[in-house]
Amino acid sequence: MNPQAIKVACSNCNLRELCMPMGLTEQDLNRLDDLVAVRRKIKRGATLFSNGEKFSSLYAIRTGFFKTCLATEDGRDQVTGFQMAGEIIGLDGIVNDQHSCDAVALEDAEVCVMPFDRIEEISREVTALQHHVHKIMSREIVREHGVMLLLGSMRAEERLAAFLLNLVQRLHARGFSQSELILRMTREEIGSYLGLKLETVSRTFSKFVEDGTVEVKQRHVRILDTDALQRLVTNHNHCH
Amino acid sequence: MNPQAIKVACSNCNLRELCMPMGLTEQDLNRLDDLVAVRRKIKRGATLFSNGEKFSSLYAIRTGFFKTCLATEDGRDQVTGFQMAGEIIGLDGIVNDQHSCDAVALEDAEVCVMPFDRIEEISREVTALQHHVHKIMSREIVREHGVMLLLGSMRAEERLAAFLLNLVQRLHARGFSQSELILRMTREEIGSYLGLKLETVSRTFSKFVEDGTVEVKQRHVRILDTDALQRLVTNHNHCH
DNA sequence: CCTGCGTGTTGACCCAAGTCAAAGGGAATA
DNA sequence: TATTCCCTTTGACTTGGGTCAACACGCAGG
Repeated sequence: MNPQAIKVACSNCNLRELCMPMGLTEQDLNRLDDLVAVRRKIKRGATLFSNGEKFSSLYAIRTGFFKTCLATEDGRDQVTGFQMAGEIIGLDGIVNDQHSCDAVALEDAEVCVMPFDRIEEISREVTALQHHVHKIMSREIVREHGVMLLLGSMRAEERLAAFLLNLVQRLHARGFSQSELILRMTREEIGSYLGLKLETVSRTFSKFVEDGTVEVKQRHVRILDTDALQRLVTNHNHCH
Repeated sequence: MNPQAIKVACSNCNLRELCMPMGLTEQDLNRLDDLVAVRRKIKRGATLFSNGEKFSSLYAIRTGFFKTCLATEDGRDQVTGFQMAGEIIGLDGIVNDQHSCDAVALEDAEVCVMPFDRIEEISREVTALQHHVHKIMSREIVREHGVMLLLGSMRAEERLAAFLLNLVQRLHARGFSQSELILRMTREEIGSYLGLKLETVSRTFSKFVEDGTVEVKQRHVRILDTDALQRLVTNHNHCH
């Protein structure tokens, strides 16, 4: 089936409250339905866009899970984020009209393709959308501030605790469990995101298990003591 | 003198090409002059805005030098960036209608106050401004990706080299020397930004001096071998 | 069923950077 | 000119996490 043929409507999408501004008039809602040109399916392991590619659209994730990463010439890469349903990716491409990182699907995924010129056009008319776009970009900036804090000043345990709490919190906001989650990424990808080596990630998981803070079976994680994790993250004054 | 009384005009500001979109019509330019409500002077050490404060405006730096930092409850803080003339700060405040970090002047400074609702209003009419705002936010996102790479995967020497190169490059774009600069921040602030302790920053500077890569006299730094620094940053494959 | 490969775990060892402590240097104030 | 405060440098020691290496697990394909 030709993807162009899929008729798409934000107005009755169950993720609308995550992607879109709230409290719109009927008329504005209809206007917004023009935002999404088409949907696109991405197989696990495939890239949605990659570094250097021409930028034309933002993508709203409908289903699936992505990582974005920065590849350096010397073969290593830094994972800059993990994105799930209802989140927007591609914002990095706006400045230079080309993407500056790779977005890779960590499981089969589907995204709504929103041509950026159309976003700009409609935001000129629908104030709520304009403000929403600004908020989404600002949110990304603030999120990255948090990652900088993590990378700049936390120790391995604190980083992993913050990571797990952030993941469950976002999953919970999507109706999943507050305490159970399935990691879609490898230890190496977690490590890259947290500025740690995969062995350290593995060891830290083991430590949490010993402490009775979490249960880990492969990529299945169950959080037994959320407060303990929270304490690790907030009380990071090394108790001296 | 009441700051409200200063009449401000972007149209003949020498920093216009840094803050503002290019290639505007006469008419659009006039429209843009309504952007800046007022200018504000900030003494060295004073804060332009701080965490939790209500967000209302973005600020374009006219003169001076700022740091933005995230303070944690336990008394430490992570410097998230250093900003100089022509750069825009305050973007973090848009999401939650309140600032999420502190902006502190590292030398006496003056900023143009741009009420955000006015920015949104004018961008609805002046497409170039709309796009410009998007670019500025996207640029900040990309910059932070770079910092994440630095914090997540570089060693002390590489971090400091990247930091110095970034600073001179930005200063050079403002007409200053490519090889000489005066640091406006302490070793501790550099360390906080780079995820290092001040002693490590100091030692790394000393190492660069030994290697003949830079000259350091207090906060005055002269880069003797830009390529050596560049090689540190790009060839960070630990040669194994 | 076996085999192989990607992924994950664990151990032993090492090193870059953190910690603690002391002393030196500049700039501002009295 | 002396005093003070802050910033910076340097040394000695410690340590968290990286590195290297071996092995275990589980799924996919033959």
